[in-house]
Amino acid sequence: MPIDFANELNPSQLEAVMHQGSPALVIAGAGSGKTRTIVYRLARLVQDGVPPENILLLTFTRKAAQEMLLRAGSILGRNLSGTSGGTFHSFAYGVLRRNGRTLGFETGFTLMDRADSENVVKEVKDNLKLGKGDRSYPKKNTLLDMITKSRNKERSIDAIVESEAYHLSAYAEDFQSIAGEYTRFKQSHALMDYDDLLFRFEELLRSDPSLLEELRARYQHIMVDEYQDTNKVQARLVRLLSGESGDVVAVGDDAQSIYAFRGADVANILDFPKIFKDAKLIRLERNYRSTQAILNLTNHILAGAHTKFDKTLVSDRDTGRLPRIVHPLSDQTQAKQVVEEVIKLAKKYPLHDIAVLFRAGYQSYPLEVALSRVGIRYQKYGGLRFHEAAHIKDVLAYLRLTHNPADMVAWRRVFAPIKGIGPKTADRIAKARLTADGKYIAKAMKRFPALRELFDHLDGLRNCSRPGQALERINMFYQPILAELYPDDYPKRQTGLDQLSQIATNYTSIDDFLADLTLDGDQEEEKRKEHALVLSTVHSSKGLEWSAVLIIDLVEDRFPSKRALARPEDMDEERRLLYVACTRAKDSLTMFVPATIFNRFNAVSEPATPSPFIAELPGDCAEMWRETYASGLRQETQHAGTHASGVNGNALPAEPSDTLSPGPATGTPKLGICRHKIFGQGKIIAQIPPNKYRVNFPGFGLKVIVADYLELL
DNA sequence: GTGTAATGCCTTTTT
DNA sequence: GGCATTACAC
Repeated sequence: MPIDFANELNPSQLEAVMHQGSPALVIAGAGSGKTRTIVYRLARLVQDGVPPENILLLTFTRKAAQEMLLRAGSILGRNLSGTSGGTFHSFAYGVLRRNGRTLGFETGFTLMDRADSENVVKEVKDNLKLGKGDRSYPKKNTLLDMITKSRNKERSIDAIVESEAYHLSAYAEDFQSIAGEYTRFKQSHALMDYDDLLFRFEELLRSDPSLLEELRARYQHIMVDEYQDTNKVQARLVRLLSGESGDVVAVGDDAQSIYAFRGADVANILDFPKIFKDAKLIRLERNYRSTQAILNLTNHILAGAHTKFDKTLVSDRDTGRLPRIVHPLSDQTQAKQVVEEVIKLAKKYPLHDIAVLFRAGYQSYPLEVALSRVGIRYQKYGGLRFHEAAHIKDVLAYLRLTHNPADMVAWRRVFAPIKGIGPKTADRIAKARLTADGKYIAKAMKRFPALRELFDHLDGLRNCSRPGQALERINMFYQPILAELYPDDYPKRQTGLDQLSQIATNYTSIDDFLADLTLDGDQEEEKRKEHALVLSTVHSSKGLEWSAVLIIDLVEDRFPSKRALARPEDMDEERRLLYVACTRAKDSLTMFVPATIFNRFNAVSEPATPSPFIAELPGDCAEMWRETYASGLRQETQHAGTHASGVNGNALPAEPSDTLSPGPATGTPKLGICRHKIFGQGKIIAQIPPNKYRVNFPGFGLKVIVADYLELL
């Protein structure tokens, strides 16, 4: 039975769904039925006779792709499994694996996750003898950050250091050489990191025209979701695959761009019509998700942006209840109040339809304790992942070695539990293994009997072709090691390993299994728990929606995160992040602004300033509640922020030239460098009316300083 | 070279 | 609560 598209969709959605044969850009506001549009277009293509295998659907997470294909399939009443769908990274991985030889990986390659990459960077740094004895030398995390930022943004390391970490400029040269060595290490050990997947994929397409032709012939219809969060390579990849006038539909929302930190470039959306010939522009502006009361607030948040968005969402729904801004006395009592609020909400909505959102993973810890205490089940998105746990990585190391004997990262791991073998000896043995230096190996096995067992074990594994079977054997071998390594909680870790074995049985290829774990984090997450409250970072909440949303820790330094504010533009990204958070809510939105924050650095509760995004909101768009010392909540009768007077929803200073120009503000030239008597030279991040500046001082961090004390340079 | 204990430092977001 | 470094004993 044919689908009645005109009846199921609004005119703009219909236009997007019916579009075919040339490039199109769909600007889809939050909650405007973006997913629905993609799903229906998939269904429409297939209904019109397009074979599913000619469609490529690129999304931000693999879960999103799977869900869309599933929905399209159920509308059509047929299976769309032939469709290629996934993230840029997973798609690239698949092609690279089939064509690795072209790039010089004769026997394939191993994909590294973040932790692996960091370890390699650290090793490279040590080998170069950099930073010896320097306590304040940048950590491996920072080192890798600089390297991947430089790659993703396609700017030199020097440029990155200068614009967003200039307090590290003394190390810029080191970064350069570490980056060079890192690249060589990866190549010589058949390793790839996330960035390599994209860049080497591009390299492959450019160096192998016949492969490119083949892919183009196959993927005649391409759809890209979350286009605002693509970076430069990704945009080039789309263009390579589709051609300038191919059938490519990009969907995105410039107001929801929240991945600039990893090189996402809003310019991709803005330039789409320039790059793709005769691109059609379609706008989806009607919001089907949130109540008007919620949208009023989110529109205010967006209005304060320095980069202007010509976007005012209008709801298709009732006015609804006003959002609430709650001021607990501390972040400890905040947890208690969130729990109480959740209990109230749970009478109206199922638990999995309620979410608590926060800027960074660690911010939910106090809440997690409080939830456990009262016995509310929860599931957490973002933050630490299943496969990042040490014991999981240990077990996977054995598996990796069966396919890539050059994988030094894995060798280190499997040697570590053997007493007497430290990093040096480990390296030596691994090298001897590679160069077939039998003498050294024999000597080593004599000295460390456990080594023979290990090698026998690894040899045994190479006969297993199925990952499930291999993991069974590994678990047996690893069992005693686990108990010794983690005496406190090894039973709990054991269940994690059992889960891993379970997941592994779904795979027939070890390579695929390993890659999927690093590319997609949690398979475990698939079985999304029914009846469990959702805790999520805002980033991980992208694309999702809940009836009730609670946002915590809306105070200066946490949201906006002080770590994120290296450049003036970053403030706007934090703002968009809050916009994304608020627009997740369908019916109920509650925001928490604790008066004090516990600082684990000195174990003291410190006073906190409300987030500027909250302080600037006009009083009529939210109810204000305050925790009293009697530990109850009291609603404030007067209008919201007294400090918001005169701000009118726009905290940023009137900068005449910028307010007029649409599109991204060009570098905000008026916010420059300044000097302070005590803190020295610093970079001005924002102006705070009437007479203050927010300044980033290297070594001292962000400060809000009265203009009189600053010397502008 | 390795293992252990003590110290000082910082804790964003994700493929 | 983790990470990197240092000091010290084997």
